[in-house]
Amino acid sequence: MDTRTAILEKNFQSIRINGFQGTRTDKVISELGITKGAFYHYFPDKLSMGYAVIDEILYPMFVNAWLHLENYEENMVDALVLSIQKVANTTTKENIAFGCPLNNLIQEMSTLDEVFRKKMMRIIDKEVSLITKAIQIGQMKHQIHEGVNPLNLAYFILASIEGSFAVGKSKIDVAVFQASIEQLLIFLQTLKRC
Amino acid sequence: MDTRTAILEKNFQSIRINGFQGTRTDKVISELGITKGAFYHYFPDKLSMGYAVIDEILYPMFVNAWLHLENYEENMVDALVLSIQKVANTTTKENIAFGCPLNNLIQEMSTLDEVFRKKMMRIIDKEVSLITKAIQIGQMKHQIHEGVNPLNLAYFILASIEGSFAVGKSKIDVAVFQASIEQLLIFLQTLKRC
DNA sequence: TTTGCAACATACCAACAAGTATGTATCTTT
DNA sequence: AAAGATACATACTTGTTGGTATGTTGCAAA
Repeated sequence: MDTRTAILEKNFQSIRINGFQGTRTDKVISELGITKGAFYHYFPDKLSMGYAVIDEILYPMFVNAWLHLENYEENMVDALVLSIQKVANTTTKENIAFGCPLNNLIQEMSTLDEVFRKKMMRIIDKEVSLITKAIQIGQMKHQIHEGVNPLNLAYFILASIEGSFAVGKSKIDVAVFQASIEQLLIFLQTLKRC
Repeated sequence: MDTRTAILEKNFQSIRINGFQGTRTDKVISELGITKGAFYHYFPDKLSMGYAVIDEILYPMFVNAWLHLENYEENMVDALVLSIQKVANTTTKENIAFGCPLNNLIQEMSTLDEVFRKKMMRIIDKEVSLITKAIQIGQMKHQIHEGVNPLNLAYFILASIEGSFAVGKSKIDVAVFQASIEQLLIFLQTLKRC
């Protein structure tokens, strides 16, 4: 792995644990066995490193989770359920304590730095867009009740997932996380038309 | 207002904006027109101030929102809906950018300080307990479908609310927050038995 | 082969920021 | 009214932390 990527990845790990403000660039660097020179060669300052973490790590991580919705052939509710289950399954008792890295950063940085907020909003917007389209297609195919508002439901799906991470994190208990996700899946099933 | 309460309230405001780590006790104190002596007279250190904010401000704030469920006579689904709407209505476009103060602190501090996490978990546990009991009573009164798991549904309700704050915060848009909450209320209606 | 630039390392600085040591005025108790 | 306790103010310390200035090595192009 090249140095720049190593710096990004290690800082991402630190951000998950300590937050962005709590992340000490010196400490992260020394853990990598390199020095300040390397860091400031690749990033003008700490903020820019944070921006790069969002654009280059978080964005693909979160958007990829919903990308396959675009070319799903069968029932769209099942497609959504599969995507959510995939997210849920990658969450183990080892990492539930860290919570959702996107939610963490949103809570911490949205009010402090507008660039941060916009970059994170861009991720949410892209996810919402993909989910909304999937719901609309499901409605066109008469798989999902016409009564549901695709956009609002998309927001709710994301909100429920983020929130499930939050309660799971507070209790350090994957079972709680999974139970909450399970309720979301039950709700989605009620939206099926046939 | 006595000095101790003033210190707590002002720090709570700062924590909402800057987080706990980002809160500068010096700055908060000078904004109050007092000095370090006052702060360290009432609190041994910064951490203890944070603990007091949770116990004395957040705990009552969040638990009170669900307390009236205990002596509600009519349909329990309606009682839950009312409680959620009350929370939603106190959230305006002025404060949506701050998000949910409990969620903020959970995300930031859970991995960093175990006392912090346990105190916040205590709030979640109390809320879950109140909501779970309400759902059980609703089931006993044949108002809510027997199929639903009271505990899991309680977690999901809290998760959805926390998550709705998160997406609303990322977009600084109460309409998004309310739309997400609305979906939760729609879901709750489907749980009614008659 | 020499010039130049990328990719780091080293040493240092200045601005915090939490916490402490100490002083003092007021209020309460005996 | 004397004595202690309460409720602060003032000044200082000390470790931290993001950032800078400068040096060095190695490779690649001309």
